[in-house]
Amino acid sequence: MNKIPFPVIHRLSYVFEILNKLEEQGIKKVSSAQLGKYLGQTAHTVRKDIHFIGIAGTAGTKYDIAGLKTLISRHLGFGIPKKSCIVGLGKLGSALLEYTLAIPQGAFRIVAGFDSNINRVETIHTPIELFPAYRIEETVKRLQIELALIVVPPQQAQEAADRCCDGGVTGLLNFTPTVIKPKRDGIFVRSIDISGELRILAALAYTTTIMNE
Amino acid sequence: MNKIPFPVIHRLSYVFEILNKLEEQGIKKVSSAQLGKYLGQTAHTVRKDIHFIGIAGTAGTKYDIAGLKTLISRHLGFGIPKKSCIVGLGKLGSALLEYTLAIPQGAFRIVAGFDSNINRVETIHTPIELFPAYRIEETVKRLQIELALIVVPPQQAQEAADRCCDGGVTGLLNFTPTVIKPKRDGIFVRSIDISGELRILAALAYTTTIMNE
DNA sequence: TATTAAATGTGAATAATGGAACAATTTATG
DNA sequence: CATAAATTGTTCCATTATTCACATTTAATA
Ligand SMILES: NC(=O)c1ccc[n+]([C@@H]2O[C@H](COP(=O)([O-])OP(=O)(O)OC[C@H]3O[C@@H](n4cnc5c(N)ncnc54)[C@H](O)[C@@H]3O)[C@@H](O)[C@H]2O)c1
Ligand SMILES: NC(=O)c1ccc[n+]([C@@H]2O[C@H](COP(=O)([O-])OP(=O)(O)OC[C@H]3O[C@@H](n4cnc5c(N)ncnc54)[C@H](O)[C@@H]3O)[C@@H](O)[C@H]2O)c1
Repeated sequence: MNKIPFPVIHRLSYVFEILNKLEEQGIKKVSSAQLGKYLGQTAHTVRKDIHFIGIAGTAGTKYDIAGLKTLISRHLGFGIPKKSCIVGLGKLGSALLEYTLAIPQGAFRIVAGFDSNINRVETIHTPIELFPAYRIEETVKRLQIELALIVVPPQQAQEAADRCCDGGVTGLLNFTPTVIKPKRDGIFVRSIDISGELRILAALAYTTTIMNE
Repeated sequence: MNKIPFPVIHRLSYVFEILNKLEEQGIKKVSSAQLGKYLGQTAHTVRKDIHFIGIAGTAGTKYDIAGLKTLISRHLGFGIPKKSCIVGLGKLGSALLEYTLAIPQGAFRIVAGFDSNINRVETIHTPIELFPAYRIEETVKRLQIELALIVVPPQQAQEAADRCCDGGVTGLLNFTPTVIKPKRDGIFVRSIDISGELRILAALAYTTTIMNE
C-alpha cells in the first residue's frame, strides 16, 4: 500500500463527511467540481486526492457517492467506528460529550467519559458510562478505546494524555493550549487551540491590510 | 513588505503565545532551540520563521523575549487587540465566551455577544454587552468589531456570517461543521471542525496500522 | 449515427515548504 | 588575551504539495 500524504488524508476525510450529507439528501452522484466547491478546493485537487486511493469512477460519468464512500472507508478505516473517550467533563468537555454523541457517522463513537471530580461523574446524565480519572488506564484497556479527547485544565493535560497512552490509545485530540507529547511512537496528536486560531485570524487580517497598501 | 507564508504566520502566532507565558514567569531570554521544543519544531524552523519578519537578535546571544515580542507584534498586528464578538450563545458559545474573556493577551478582545434567542441574551451574566441577533450589523459597525466567532446551528451559519460581513468584520472563526463563504474579498475564514478532526485522527491511526504491516 | 459536451484518470511542470549546512558573532573560561 | 562553546542569520538543496494540461471515456443530442 502506498503512503498517503497527510494533506490528502485531511481533505479526503472531509470529502467523506460531505458524501454522507449528500447521501442523506438522497443524492446519488457528484462531480469533482461539485466536491471542490463544498471543500473550497479545485476540481483538480479533488480528483488527484481520490486518485491516491484508487479508481473511484469512470471517465465521463460523475462519481457514484456510495462507491466513493466505500473506497474512502476502506482506505481511511471508516468502516468500524473507533471507540473514543472524553477526559475532562467540565464546561467544554460536557458540551463536547453531548455534541459528539449526536453525530451519526462511521469514523468514531464516544463510549466513555472521565473526570477527576467524582461529583461530575455522578451528576452528568448521558447514555454512556462515566468513570473517575484514576480508572482511565484500566478502562481504556478493557474497552479497547482508541481515541481520547483531552479536555482538562492545561496543567493536567500531559498527565491525562499519558494515562490514555498507557491504556493503549492510538490518537489524542488535545483541546488545551499546550503542546502534549505522546508517550510512545505510533500515537498521533492533533490539537485544537481556539485562542491560537483567533490569534492567527487577527494576524491574517493585519498582514493583508499592510499588503493592500 | 514581503509576503509572509501562511505556515510561518501560523507558527509565529504560537511563538508569540509562548513568549507571553515565558515573560509571565519572569524569563527574559530564550533560544531558538528552546522555542522549537515548546512548539514541537526544530530550531532551524524557528530561526527561519523569525528571519521572515526581520532580525530579532544577534548571533551568539539568545533572543530577547521583549524584543522578539515587539517584532512579532509589529508584523502580525498584535499591538492593538482586535475587537471580537461571539455569535450564538448556546452550549458552546457561552463556554467560549467565558473562556476567551479569561485569556489575557494582545491579539484579540471579546467585546460583544449575540443570540437570536432573547432569553439567552437576558439571562447570561458576563461583563461584556449582549445583543439580539437582529442588531449584529449595526453593533459590529458601531463598535468597529473586526473578528466574529460563529457558533450558531449549522443551518444559520452562513446567514450569521453574512450579517457580520455586512457589519464590516475582517475575519470569521467558524465552529460549525459547514463551509461558510465570506461575502466580500479580504475577509478571512478559519474553521474549527471538531468531528472533522476526530475523523482525521481515526484515519491517521488506521493508515499507519496498515503501513506498519 | 456522428458530434458535442462533460467528466475522470494521470503524468508533467510549477510552486511552496522544510531541512541542513555553515559563516559570523558573542559570551564564558582558563 | 586566546580558545572553546553556544547561538543567530542566511543561503542552498531536497522534498513535498499544488496546479495544469490533456488523453480518454461516457452521455446527451441533433
Ligand atoms: N471552555 C472553553 O470554551 C474552552 C475553549 C478552548 C479550550 N479550552 C480548554 O479546555 C480545557 C477544559 O476547559 P473547561 O472550560 O471545560 O474547564 P473546566 O474547569 O470547566 O473543566 C475541566 C474539567 O477537568 C477535570 N479534571 C481536572 N483534572 C483532571 C484529570 N487529571 N483527569 C480528568 N479530569 C480532570 C475537572 O474536574 C473539570 O471537570 C482547558 O484546558 C481549557 O484551556 C476550553
Ligand atoms: N456543543 C459543542 O460541543 C459543539 C462542538 C463543535 C461544534 N459545535 C457547533 O457549534 C454550533 C453551536 O453548537 P451548540 O451546541 O452551542 O448549539 P446550541 O443550540 O446550544 O446553541 C446555538 C445558539 O445559537 C442561537 N442562534 C440560532 N440562530 C441564530 C442566529 N441566526 N443568530 C444568532 N444566534 C442564533 C440559538 O439561540 C442558540 O442559543 C453548532 O453549529 C454546532 O454544530 C458545537
